[in-house]
Amino acid sequence: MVDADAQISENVKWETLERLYDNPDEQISKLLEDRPEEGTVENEHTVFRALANEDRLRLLEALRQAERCGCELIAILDAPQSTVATHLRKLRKAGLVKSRKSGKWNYYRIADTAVMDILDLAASIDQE
Amino acid sequence: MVDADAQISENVKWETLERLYDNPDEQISKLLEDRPEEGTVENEHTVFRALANEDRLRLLEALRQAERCGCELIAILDAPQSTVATHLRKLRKAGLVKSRKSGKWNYYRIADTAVMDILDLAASIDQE
DNA sequence: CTACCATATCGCATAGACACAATTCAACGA
DNA sequence: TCGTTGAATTGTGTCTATGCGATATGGTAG
Repeated sequence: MVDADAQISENVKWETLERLYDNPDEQISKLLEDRPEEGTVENEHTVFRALANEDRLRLLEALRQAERCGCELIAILDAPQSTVATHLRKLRKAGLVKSRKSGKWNYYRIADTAVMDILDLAASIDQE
Repeated sequence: MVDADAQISENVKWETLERLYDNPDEQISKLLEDRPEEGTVENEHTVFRALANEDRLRLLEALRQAERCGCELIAILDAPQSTVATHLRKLRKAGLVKSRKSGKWNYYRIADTAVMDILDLAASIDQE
């Protein structure tokens, strides 16, 4: 409980929670304990940052139909090569896309069906 | 085909695709046709932008356990009220969270089980 | 080995996201 | 009705992401 006290900064309006709960300290330390493991949020954060860009979403939509080489992806986005390459790197580092080199071409594909599931679920959410 | 030509800017290295395909025009217009519907990518984009922030991910992790009022969420993030409110607005506009007013308190909850599914899938992706 | 080509990386200018203080708004209680 | 309180909004300085030209890299063909 002393620990919980120490962790609570001036941001928290203590009186508010005191009014809300019978036993504020206990409740607060419970709130703080239930936090997800360190790695989880970080992992999700990387994935969602990679997904939070229209060009990259278009790349993934193109890749869900078939494996494609870099030059096709340039045509699909109609963007300069360096731009497309940067997007692909970000997707690869986030684990959303895998690549395979064959001769001087690089072929890209979606890394896992989980990626398509995420896209479908996101598309299904009603905004506002 | 004339249309396809018109849509292809100088970014695309035509010779590359010519070497890749027997019938480049047809292939390219096929690539451009297969694009997803307008709204889809935009919708996904809004959702992922809302998810691409550690604080907001922590809020969602907190809400998956229970509906919570604003002041509890301030305690969980340990951030100023205005910061938390801004995050919650973004989550609400993206359709990830719903809110309910009861007296002078506002209670927040996850809008749909799809949101939890998205979080789980994202956490399951192996990075790099 | 040389010329060429598909990609990857770097560097910088710009656009966008973020944190947070200050203010406004809305609902309750005295 | 007035003061108080939880929450929403606004304004601004700061930090991060993005686009893309320029350049580097690694493979291929001749």
